[in-house]
Amino acid sequence: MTFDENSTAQQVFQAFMRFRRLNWLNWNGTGPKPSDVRVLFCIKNHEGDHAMGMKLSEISQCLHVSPPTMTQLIKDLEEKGLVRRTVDHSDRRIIRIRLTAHGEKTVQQARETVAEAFQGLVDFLGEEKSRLFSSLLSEVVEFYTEHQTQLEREDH
Amino acid sequence: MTFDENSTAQQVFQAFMRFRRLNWLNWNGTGPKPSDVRVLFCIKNHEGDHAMGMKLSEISQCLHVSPPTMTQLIKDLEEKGLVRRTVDHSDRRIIRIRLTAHGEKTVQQARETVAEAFQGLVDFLGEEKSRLFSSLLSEVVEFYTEHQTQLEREDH
DNA sequence: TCTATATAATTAGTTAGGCTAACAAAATAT
DNA sequence: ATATTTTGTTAGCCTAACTAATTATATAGA
Repeated sequence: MTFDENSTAQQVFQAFMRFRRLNWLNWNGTGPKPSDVRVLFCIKNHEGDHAMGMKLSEISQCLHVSPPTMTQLIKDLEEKGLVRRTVDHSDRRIIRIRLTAHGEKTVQQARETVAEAFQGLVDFLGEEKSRLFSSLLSEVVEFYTEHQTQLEREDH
Repeated sequence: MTFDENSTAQQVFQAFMRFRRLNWLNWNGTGPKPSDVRVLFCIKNHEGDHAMGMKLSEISQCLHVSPPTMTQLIKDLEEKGLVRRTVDHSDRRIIRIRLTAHGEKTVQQARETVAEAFQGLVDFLGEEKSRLFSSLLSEVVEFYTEHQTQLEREDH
């Protein structure tokens, strides 16, 4: 079988295996968790077009997680004082999420940390390879997005 | 800040964000879990140089997880009849792990599934790009391996 | 030979990061 | 007015790890 013979597919697979355990958000085990950071980034990045704050469901879609997952994440961030929840004026079902001042500061710090780390990677790889890598990775994502296996959970 | 200005670092970061949720082992929610598959592959790949079976700790090192984690994984696989545990003759502390016939068959099937999926990816990207991608990904892993942040857990 | 130290694996408890099913409240459609 | 849809929540569950402490065994040192 070609998978055994140091084929390209096998090489890519091995590269994936090595990649999967990387702590690429540079989390040190304290402070905002990686998932916190992703939520905060998402909110921050959409402040321009969501003056009233993003809907909870919009954030869940943005990060490709389910609404209940996002409910829990936002609850935790609210308890930490990083976000504020408000009910939308025109539709009381909708919960809008905004950063607090503390959240703004946390995002800023996280951004600097992440920017620094990724700049380090770009410096290591070089500009050209980094762009190439990013582009290839996007193609990989494209492939899997089109071929993603649907989870079949066992009946309960 | 350059991270905001569609810089290369930001592009790589965004590519990572999109990549992280991919189900690249093509798990459909039933059958051996992704972690099971990785353990089985590890055992299978080392059968040549570990006639008596790999030590539990060797598998944990191979997959970069802690021994207690591997203890639990092996326990589960043993219960499922996929592996067999034996005490080493020359050192009774050592537990050696081998595939059962059922485990062999499961590995074979998993390999075929994974091989097919990765071949699909290689076909999609093309041979040259796939090799390039694999090589770049290995460089990325190299970077992070050298710059990995150590987790600082809070004192209990 | 005996004691101290090191090693390999295990147990228990915990955390991070998800998911689904069911439900409640609100909005919209009929 | 009732039925249906939408938005978010709650509860329970799963996967995939980690650490601290412990036990059994092997090795080192006196």
